[in-house]
Amino acid sequence: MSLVSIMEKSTCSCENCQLRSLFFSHVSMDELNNICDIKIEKQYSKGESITNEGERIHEFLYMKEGLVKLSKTDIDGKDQILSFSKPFDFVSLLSVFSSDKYKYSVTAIEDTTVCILDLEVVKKFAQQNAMFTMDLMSSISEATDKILLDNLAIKRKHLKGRIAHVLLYFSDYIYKKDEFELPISRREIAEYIGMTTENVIRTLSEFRKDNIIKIFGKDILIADKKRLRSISEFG
Amino acid sequence: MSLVSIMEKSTCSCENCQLRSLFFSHVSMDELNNICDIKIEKQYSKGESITNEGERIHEFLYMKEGLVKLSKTDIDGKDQILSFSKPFDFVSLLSVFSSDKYKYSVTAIEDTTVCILDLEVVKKFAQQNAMFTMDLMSSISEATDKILLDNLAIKRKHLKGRIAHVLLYFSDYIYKKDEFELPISRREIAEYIGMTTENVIRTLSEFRKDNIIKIFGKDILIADKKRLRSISEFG
DNA sequence: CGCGGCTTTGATGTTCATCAAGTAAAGTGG
DNA sequence: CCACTTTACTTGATGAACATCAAAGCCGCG
Repeated sequence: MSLVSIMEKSTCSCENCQLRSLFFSHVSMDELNNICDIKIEKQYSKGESITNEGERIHEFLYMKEGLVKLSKTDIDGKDQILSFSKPFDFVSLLSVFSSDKYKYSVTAIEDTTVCILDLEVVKKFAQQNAMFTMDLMSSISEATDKILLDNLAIKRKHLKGRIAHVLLYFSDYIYKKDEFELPISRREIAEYIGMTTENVIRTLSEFRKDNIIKIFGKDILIADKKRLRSISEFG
Repeated sequence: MSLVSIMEKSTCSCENCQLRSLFFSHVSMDELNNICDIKIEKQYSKGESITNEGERIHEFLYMKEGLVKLSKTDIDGKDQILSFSKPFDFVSLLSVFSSDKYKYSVTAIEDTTVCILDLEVVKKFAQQNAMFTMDLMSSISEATDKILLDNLAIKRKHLKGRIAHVLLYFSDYIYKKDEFELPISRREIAEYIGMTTENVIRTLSEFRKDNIIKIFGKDILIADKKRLRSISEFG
């Protein structure tokens, strides 16, 4: 939070970047080097804001490492969390080709590295390289589809099912472990699932009493995943 | 519902089609004629299914006229409605470039005309025409963004606000009239806003008793739009 | 005509938000 | 570094919002 972000021109290492397959798979090495030259890598510490709802979009950016949340603030100042994203579920592109302003805020919930390209340059490039544009489109389409599906899944569940869903999301999808540190507060869980903070806490406590999970502050251990799954699917 | 769908090779009239601007604005007249030649127009009567969740995607399709719903059936057989779409908010493309199977079902809720192109042909075309692909991407991005925003808006409202939201949606956005025939059943409203059919009906009755709307079966007249707006925004 | 689906209303109970109050943890300024 | 302030977390009590169950009327359709 208090750490100063570090911005630096990266040494060009794009050709080995895992993200190449994301939408640079049909970009030649020459072209990639051109892109690489103008690329900036930027670090954000946990809690830092990456883009803000309403701000003008000047840059094309995608996550190299870390974890972020997508959120939107309503008139009363209350936040709603739309989704969480890790690299490959990149996300800051959401409005890039349909709006000139960000429709959502993106905030790091773990230390995050982002690659930044000038939007105009990328657009110009996209106009000349249809394969790149198609790969881009696939990625955007896949990412938003994931968000839509997730929101639908949450919508049809009750409080307990939603909490179970969130725990399984972080356990199965993000950390791939049964023990992990929750990267978000109880309030943020509430903002994500559309319930109150108090009820999020109550439900977590209930799961603890039923020996489904163990809680040490932000550290969560899933003790009975089978049961958690059945709660998530609702029964 | 019981009407037989009519499928016919259209006479080529694409050059005057209102939808040209959608993603054919950067397509030359020659290319457009090529597309036009392989295009099929298909009519669906109210209630007919256009695409089915889980089915393989063979075609690229977009709405020329009408109104459809996007929905998904969960394990218990319960439907959830994701959104409604009219031409320009086209929608069947949602999964087209990120999956080989439809993730949602599309059903006509008014008589609907759809233009159908072979997906492989469109993909090949997209690979050669980056501007077309970019226009396509903008359209997809805009359409899904609209769905996400709408779902977020509904999520933060209570029953009454959600019903008001739906009524205003059809009045302001779809029909641009204060009196209209609801194209969907009470149950479908419930499936859309994530509440029960009974409570949808109760709330509509309440609005009627408070002289906010008049109801004649499926015909709705909005008598006090100001009040409805304030309910939608919640107060 | 009768069946199934849609609509409507009422009664009842569950789920959840709200209010309140207190503890713990974490950031802030002198 | 300590007092101070704020933010996060937790639990309980209460009432409001909503789902569920039940029953009946309506309409279109085979």
